[in-house]
Amino acid sequence: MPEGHTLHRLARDHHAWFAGGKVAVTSPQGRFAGAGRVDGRRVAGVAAHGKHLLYDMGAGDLIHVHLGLFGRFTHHSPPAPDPRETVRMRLRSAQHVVDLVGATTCELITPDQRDELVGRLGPDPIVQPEDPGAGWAALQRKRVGIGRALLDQSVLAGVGNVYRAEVLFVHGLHPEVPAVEVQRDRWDALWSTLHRWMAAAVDSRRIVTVPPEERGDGAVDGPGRTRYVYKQDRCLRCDGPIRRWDLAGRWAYACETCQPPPS
DNA sequence: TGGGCATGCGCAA
DNA sequence: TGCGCCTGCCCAT
Repeated sequence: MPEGHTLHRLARDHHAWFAGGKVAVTSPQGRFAGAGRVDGRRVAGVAAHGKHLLYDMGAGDLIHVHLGLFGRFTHHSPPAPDPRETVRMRLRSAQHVVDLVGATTCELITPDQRDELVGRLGPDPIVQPEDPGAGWAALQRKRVGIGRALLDQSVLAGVGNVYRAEVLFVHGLHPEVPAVEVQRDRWDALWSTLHRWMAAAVDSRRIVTVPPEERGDGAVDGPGRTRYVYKQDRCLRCDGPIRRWDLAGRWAYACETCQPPPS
């Protein structure tokens, strides 16, 4: 379930589990060709940038993982079971074993390639809460709706379909409002919301955008509604219908009463 | 058993 | 703009 908070949580956990120690790196499936090269190395550190995960394996080698839509890690405490045939990469230390399946990318890259990758990405609201300006500058060059711009990782890094739908609802913006028509103060507010939600989700591992007082059951961690529009039928605020439509290949969600479409 | 679906992205036209 | 790819899970048959 990979939006940016998932990757930052993985980076935190994997750094805690593996950094500073030697790690066995294997590819049971065989499709991570670089595994043998870094097998047995000491892990210098693990970091996330947007939806990308980077393991510094020293000696100018980094493992670059991008989960795509289906990728996921599973964690085992030794003794770990034999890996499934689909495990692209297994990392193993004395205390921890993680298996990666389904990732779009799992490869070795150099520090230069890492810098190029990070350079292509916009600012990450989780790690740069005080800097909405860079994202704003990129937004001014986009001739698309704000909904498409939010999924453009060169504008800002880490937002996926759920946060897009939810943050546009909270700020009353229809996804098809042209990006260049979004006022700066609104952008800054949107950025602040994204930071608050995503930083909290790094800890909780859950995307929750509806505060307890609006959730219906009043419980901080109760089973009540956790999203305003994403995969919802009725608007939590006005009870109007939630519209779902294909926006450039991804589902968009909006309450067109609370988020008036552009004229 | 098979189809559809999912919080993503790169590429060919 | 549409398609292909990566995998697991759930539901209908």
